[in-house]
Amino acid sequence: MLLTRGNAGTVPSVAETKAVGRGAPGRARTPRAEREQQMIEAASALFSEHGFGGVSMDDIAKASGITKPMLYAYFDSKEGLFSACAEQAGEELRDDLREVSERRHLAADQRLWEGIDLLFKFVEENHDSWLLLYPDGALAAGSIGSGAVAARDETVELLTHLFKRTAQEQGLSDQALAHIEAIAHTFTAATISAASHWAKHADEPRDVAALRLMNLLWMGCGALLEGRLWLPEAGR
Amino acid sequence: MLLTRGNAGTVPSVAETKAVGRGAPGRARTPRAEREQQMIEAASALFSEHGFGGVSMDDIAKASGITKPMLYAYFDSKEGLFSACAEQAGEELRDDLREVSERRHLAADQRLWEGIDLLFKFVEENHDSWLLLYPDGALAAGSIGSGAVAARDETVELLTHLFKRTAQEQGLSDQALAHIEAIAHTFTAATISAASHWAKHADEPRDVAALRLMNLLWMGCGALLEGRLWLPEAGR
Amino acid sequence: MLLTRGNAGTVPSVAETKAVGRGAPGRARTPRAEREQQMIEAASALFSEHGFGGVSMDDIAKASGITKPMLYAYFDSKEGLFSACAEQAGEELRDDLREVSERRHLAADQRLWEGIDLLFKFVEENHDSWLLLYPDGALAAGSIGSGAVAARDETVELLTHLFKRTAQEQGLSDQALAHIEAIAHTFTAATISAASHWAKHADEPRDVAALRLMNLLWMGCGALLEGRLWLPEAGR
Amino acid sequence: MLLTRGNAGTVPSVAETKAVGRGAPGRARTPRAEREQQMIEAASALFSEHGFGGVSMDDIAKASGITKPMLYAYFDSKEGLFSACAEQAGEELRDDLREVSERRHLAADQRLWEGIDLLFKFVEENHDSWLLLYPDGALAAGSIGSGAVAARDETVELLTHLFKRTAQEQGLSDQALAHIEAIAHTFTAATISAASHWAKHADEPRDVAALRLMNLLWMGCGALLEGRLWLPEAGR
DNA sequence: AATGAATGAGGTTTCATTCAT
DNA sequence: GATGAATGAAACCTCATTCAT
Repeated sequence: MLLTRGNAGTVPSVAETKAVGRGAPGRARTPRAEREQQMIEAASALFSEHGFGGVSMDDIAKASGITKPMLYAYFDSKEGLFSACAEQAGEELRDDLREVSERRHLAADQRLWEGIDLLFKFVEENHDSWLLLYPDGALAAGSIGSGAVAARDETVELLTHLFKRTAQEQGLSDQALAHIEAIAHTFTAATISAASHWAKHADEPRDVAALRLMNLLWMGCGALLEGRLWLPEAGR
Repeated sequence: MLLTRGNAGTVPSVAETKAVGRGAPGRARTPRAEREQQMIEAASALFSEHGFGGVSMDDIAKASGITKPMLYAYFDSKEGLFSACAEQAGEELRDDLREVSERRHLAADQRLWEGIDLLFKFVEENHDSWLLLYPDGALAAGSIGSGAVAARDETVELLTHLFKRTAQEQGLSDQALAHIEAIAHTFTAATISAASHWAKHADEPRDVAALRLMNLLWMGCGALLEGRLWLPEAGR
Repeated sequence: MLLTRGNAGTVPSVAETKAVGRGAPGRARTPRAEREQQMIEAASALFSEHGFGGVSMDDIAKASGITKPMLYAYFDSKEGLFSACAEQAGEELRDDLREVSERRHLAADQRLWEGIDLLFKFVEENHDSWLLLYPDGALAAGSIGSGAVAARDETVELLTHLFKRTAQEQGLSDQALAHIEAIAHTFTAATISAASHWAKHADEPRDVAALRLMNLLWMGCGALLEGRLWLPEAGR
Repeated sequence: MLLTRGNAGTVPSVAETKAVGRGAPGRARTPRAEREQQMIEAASALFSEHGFGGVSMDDIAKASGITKPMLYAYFDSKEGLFSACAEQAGEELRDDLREVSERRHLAADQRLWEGIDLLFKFVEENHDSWLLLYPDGALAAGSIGSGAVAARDETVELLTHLFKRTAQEQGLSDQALAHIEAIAHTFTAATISAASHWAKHADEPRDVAALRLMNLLWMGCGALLEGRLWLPEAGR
């Protein structure tokens, strides 16, 4: 779907002898880990740019220089391959988020800020990986097969967890505590959306965007923390 | 093919019974508007449940009891059909949002609340339509062709507009005003996500979810309004 | 296929009320001949530009402002309609050719010249009609259904006839006479091709192209006439 | 679709017998070149008989006993496949024509004759290939996609070239030289038409038809060569 | 006489997946 | 372990043609 068209059958030529021929007639016999990495890299690049549905296994095979049967041998299915890509894409981010969540000595606001800062930095430095996980800032994209959402969801969960910890340690009112789960979810959505938006229309320094988000979230929390509450007027 | 061309009705040949007696003896000759509605309804139901990519024109034809050529005659393409569905799905919501945005006599907080309340009500009463527009809470799902995003985007724009108006009339600090656009975008994402989340895990009354969101947003605004600002500590 | 796409079903509008509404509620009731002409004109224009296969009955209906069932009522089939167009396209040309063929008082060369001149003039003045009959200078275009070739073939026959008459009256040698049919056919092909070629790359005055063709044909004849004959050398 | 996606080979389900035992127990795993040839042969036969538009990829798949995806894997598109057929169809003829064009030691008339002879022989021996290239003696058939005309046009060009060479070396008058291009084109049309006509109504030996054409062309040239010129009478 | 609505059949193309070697 | 060859299934879309009004 991507690059096809144009190499018809008119000129069979020598055809397709990639970077093989190493003296011995037998094929490369590359160790598993290495092959796997080749595939994931090629696939990730394509998935990032064109989305899950916009890439065919043929495209990936061509781009990675590895044949389709190999792709299936290693990853079972297109979804499996995407899963592996997603897994790898956010690995570092997830590790870092996990770690931040557990830094007990940090003040709640500092921890929240570190998490947000972390995420924006990740988006900046790993734009491709980010796009792979959240194309168009979507929290979830229906088009992806059930098995493949794991990695994405884990990031969501970690963020949510971070927000929850922050809120809890902050000593929210009982009223507010009851809502933690939902609040965390909403904050997560806001965060992902803000990060994606910044990445797409990067017209301001990263810090500014990150700090603005921090303020929105923190102030929202802060108010609730202090027990202030907005309520609709009676008439309504 | 191979010589077939042109002998359509002349030689009835074999097999002439098939889609003839189907329960009702003949559903033909329905006026355009009505058929259109039938198609949109069938298509919307399917799109809501399976997403754009998960439904084929054949599926829709089968479900609506109308043949594919009719679908194309009325909507030109799958995207066109989806557009029409999306158009119709949020029509009422968009009208209402537009109207709320313009209610000049309302206090800012009241207006914001009305908008949020409106949206949650819509999600409750038109779950299918909502899913059609925001499958899984996605802000945008890359898989949809360019022409079809109009209706969805219009809702986003209207929400954003509502937030912007609210913020502006509130007299935000200059600092904050500069960020309005981005803040509105983030709020929109939070709102859509919160609404979708509530719809999916409806374990609490609608008002509670809506009010919680209102508070998060309003408090965030409020703090900024008063010029309070969170800043990271020096060291970092 | 031609103009479609873009008038989807979103805005049903008042729709398609062409130039009807004449006070009385009943439709136009245009006399048969007139309607027929409307159809043929619209169809011819399209066929000329896009070829038989490049035009759909829908296109024609849209362009002529007459509904498809009418097209079928008048012409039975797409082929029938094309036939009618072809018939009309070359009517004048055929009449003229017929007349030239019968001008007994003319010298053979003059008659030939008049025929050729006639044809080039026709091509110049009725480019569309010519293209309808001989797209790309083809003697016959396989894509056209069997029933539709009549009009085109008639032109070929008339031209062939003209050449035959010319040859016969010229008093060709017996040897040559035996070949008349084939010669005429070849001349016809040369003529049609030359005319089309000139029409497409009109980089010289019409007379020049016509005269060149005349010379090629006449000189070829002339030599045979005088009994001169080229024969391969023995060895071959 | 609708959930179908993804269960390809896991559940063999019903119907698993079909294209299995077909005479030969398994035609699979044929090397590329051979398969390619199979396809081209089957396709050529069909294209020859029914024309480009009269054959569907399904027809070809069925006739060649190879599935459609293979056709596309090897030739990219229907046009690509036709191109390959056309390419192969006239390969030998084109080579021969090229060679004849360059035989410097030959007298002009001998060269012309060899070319014509060659072509008629080709038409006789490869009737199918000829029909593929020139269905109904057409110089060009609009119905063929742009990319596919190459092979056909090359033959035309080679013939034209042959005529041009012949004319130039013959020392035509300046007047005539100016017309070479157009003359060559007309001669080409005459030649193709004559060959096709002979092939269709083969009621005379090949040599006779070829020789007649040779004479027509050569005599036409000859006259011009000697400066003789036909001009319409004054009165016009 | 005229039309809007309707359709069966087929077209090209693409994809995820798996044999047979 | 690795591959070229192969495929069933389905996708979107279009067309010539006709029925019911």
